[in-house]
Amino acid sequence: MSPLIESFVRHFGEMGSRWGINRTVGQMYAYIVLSEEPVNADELAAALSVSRSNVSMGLKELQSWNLVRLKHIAGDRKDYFTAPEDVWEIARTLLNERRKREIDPTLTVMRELLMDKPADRGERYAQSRIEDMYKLIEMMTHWSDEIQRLSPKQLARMLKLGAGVSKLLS
Amino acid sequence: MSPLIESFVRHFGEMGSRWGINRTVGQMYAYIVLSEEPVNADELAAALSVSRSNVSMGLKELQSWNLVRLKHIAGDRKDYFTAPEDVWEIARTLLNERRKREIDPTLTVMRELLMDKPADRGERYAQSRIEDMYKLIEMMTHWSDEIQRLSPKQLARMLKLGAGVSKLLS
DNA sequence: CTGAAATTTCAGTAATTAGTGAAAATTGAT
DNA sequence: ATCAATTTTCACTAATTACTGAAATTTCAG
Repeated sequence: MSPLIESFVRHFGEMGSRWGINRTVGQMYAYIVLSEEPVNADELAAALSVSRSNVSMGLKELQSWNLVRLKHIAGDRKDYFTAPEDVWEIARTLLNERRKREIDPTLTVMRELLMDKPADRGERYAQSRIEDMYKLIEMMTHWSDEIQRLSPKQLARMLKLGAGVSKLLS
Repeated sequence: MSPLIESFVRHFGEMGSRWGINRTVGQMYAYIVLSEEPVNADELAAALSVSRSNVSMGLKELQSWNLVRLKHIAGDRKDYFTAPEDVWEIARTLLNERRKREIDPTLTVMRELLMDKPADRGERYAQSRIEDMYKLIEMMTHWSDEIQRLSPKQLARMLKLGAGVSKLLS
């Protein structure tokens, strides 16, 4: 593996482990993203000095996150994988998957807790805080849904605009 | 601890552990956020059935994230802690701290890698992908900076607007 | 200053999570 | 249908991360 690619892969391994993702899976994905050609499991195992079975589990995880696309190559029985070429798409997928796994269940729990009759002052206060959070999160997710309907160009335009929206809003 | 509060605290413990944060720290913060009155370490240890020393470490971590505020109560030598009452502020702090710890170092690594002369086709491709990511991340962080200059009201207005921006943009 | 109350540190242990190799299951060309 | 290539599973081990209790340190009222 070239030093340039190795540095990047290393860094993403570290980063991954600060999130829920483990080091190896982070490295695997970094490697796949930087590869022009589809990558197979043996190549990953060799490049990252990791067991074949570990790679198999990692690929399963990446697939469950929809971060990777299975590709077959004519005359080769191995499974090959690629990442989407559009980084926006990767970011969008990441957002959506995290939302499905983390935000939605949290909103459900909160909604249920807000249905309960508060038993005392402490619970009344707790509910008011939960409600604040609920509203904030709901707003943000609703907004993120809407935003995804924008074309990449519009998105880029919006991001560049930044605080400029405030002017538009008034 | 009342069942309502306990459910919330439990859930946030689980959630925390999917992020970099460990279960106990997640629970501690949930408990503090839901408490109207400032909370001290002994109360946390008792409420969460966790050792006093573990609480001490957890509080240190929450302080390093700027998520809690130390508060002294007259005639009491203990340290008391609160969370900001504004959930927006909590969200903002979280964003900024994650950025400082994860995004900024990543951008630095990427910037360095983009300076290197590519040695071959593979490196040239890798650099082009790194550049794409770099631009995307830079755009998003720049936008998030700008957005923080908006007042809570403007922010809420923008979030409600959602995809409506596209109309404004054209 | 003194010393009791409070907090922090840290070495040791417990719990959790990650990784491996061997074996089982699946796949697909012949 | 067969069988070699490939992928997956899983029990076990390794590595990492979290937690505890005892001891050290800090804090502050008197």
